[in-house]
Amino acid sequence: MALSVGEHMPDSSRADILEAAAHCFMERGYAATSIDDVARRLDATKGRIYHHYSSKSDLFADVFRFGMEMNYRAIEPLRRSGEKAVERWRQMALIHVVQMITTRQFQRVVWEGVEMHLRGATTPEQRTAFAELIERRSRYSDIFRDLLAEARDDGDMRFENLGIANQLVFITLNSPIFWYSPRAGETARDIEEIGRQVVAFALHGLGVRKGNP
Amino acid sequence: MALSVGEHMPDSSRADILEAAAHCFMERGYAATSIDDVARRLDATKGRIYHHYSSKSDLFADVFRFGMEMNYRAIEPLRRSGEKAVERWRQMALIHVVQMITTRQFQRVVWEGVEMHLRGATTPEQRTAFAELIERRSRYSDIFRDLLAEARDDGDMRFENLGIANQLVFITLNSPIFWYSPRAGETARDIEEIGRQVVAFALHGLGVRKGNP
DNA sequence: GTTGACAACATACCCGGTAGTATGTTCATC
DNA sequence: GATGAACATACTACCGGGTATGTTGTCAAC
Repeated sequence: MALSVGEHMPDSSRADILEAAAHCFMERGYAATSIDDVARRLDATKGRIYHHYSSKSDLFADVFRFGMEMNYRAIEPLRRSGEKAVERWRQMALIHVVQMITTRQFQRVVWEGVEMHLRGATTPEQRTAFAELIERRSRYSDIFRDLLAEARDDGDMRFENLGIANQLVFITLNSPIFWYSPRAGETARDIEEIGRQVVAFALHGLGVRKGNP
Repeated sequence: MALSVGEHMPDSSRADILEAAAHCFMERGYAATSIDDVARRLDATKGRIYHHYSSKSDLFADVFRFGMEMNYRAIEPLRRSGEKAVERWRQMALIHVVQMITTRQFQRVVWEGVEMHLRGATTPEQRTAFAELIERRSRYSDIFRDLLAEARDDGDMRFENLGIANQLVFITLNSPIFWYSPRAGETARDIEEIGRQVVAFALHGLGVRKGNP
């Protein structure tokens, strides 16, 4: 239910399928999730799913795409703020972490999708279908990476190897998809507080002096 | 082949099976790996594997166990050095990261095993078999966690929530299992250098002042 | 207000792959 | 030369992806 996205949303039936699929893929992983599992969660049958998606990997890819687009839309407003690179990075990182927490089901699918691609555990047809998604994911990652390089040139960050630093930071920011679990009565401020600590850890790791405002 | 562990090693036939299984599980994940895949990598058939292991999950559990025991043995010599907590943590963290790189196949299985347990995606019988492994894994993690707490009490580290800090640090130290890929002609010193940068990132994230010696 | 057409599913079925088993086969060791 | 370990071979049972076909509601045209 409650996909907190009005615009850019496909019809509600597909949305329900996406949500259910994301949950199942999150809980059991791609390979261990059957189409019947997803259908069962919808109180429906395979017929409904195969009416909208041509294959299991097609469904997975759509969950992947949707999760990623949510991230793009979340950080979009911040990309052209006049701030310095380090500050833009901080703001975007915080938004990103909050996204990881609030849309956890989808983000784990994104993660597994990247993993599947890196491992090459896909059929040739799937690889071409995935290629554009992976490409788009890489460009998303580049946004953060470029800011890191810029911030270092500004003298606001100090680290050695850019590639390694970017990997470490990215996994740090994504890590809530693994260890976060929702608490009863948790507010948006609580989540933002967690995000603040994650970003603070990353910033210190990147050699940024001052704490968070 | 080349399991760089002499002692504590089961007979060589089982060792080859473990190694092959670790590779397959790393490349495709547990669910997507078939027993025939493992057998194929051994130039053998299922018969060989089922002669030594009673089930697929049993094999997986043994890879899990073996990978974890390697970690225990690696850090064991450092546990009772006279150093301060922050210094012991640094040394153990470095060893741990190097372990993640050099025994990557096994460590990814350990990771997936923990994941499977957290997701609850196991049958009741498997859960009890896994329980002791997970427990042992938790105690391994506690070693690092306790050192974090001690180092903070010493005034050598500064962070807010211990649980969050530990999660962030642990995923940072484990992250090479995801992004590291071996380069041709890479030496042990190269790997240690990578480890140094990972640990440096984590230490800074934990609010430790001085750089690495 | 009936019919026809189509979307949105459900039902029933097929079939390949895979975990696990049952049964050889070989070789060493006593 | 008998016995058992260490496999290979052959087979079964079942699950799950995909398909083919039926069913229901809606909406437009006449």
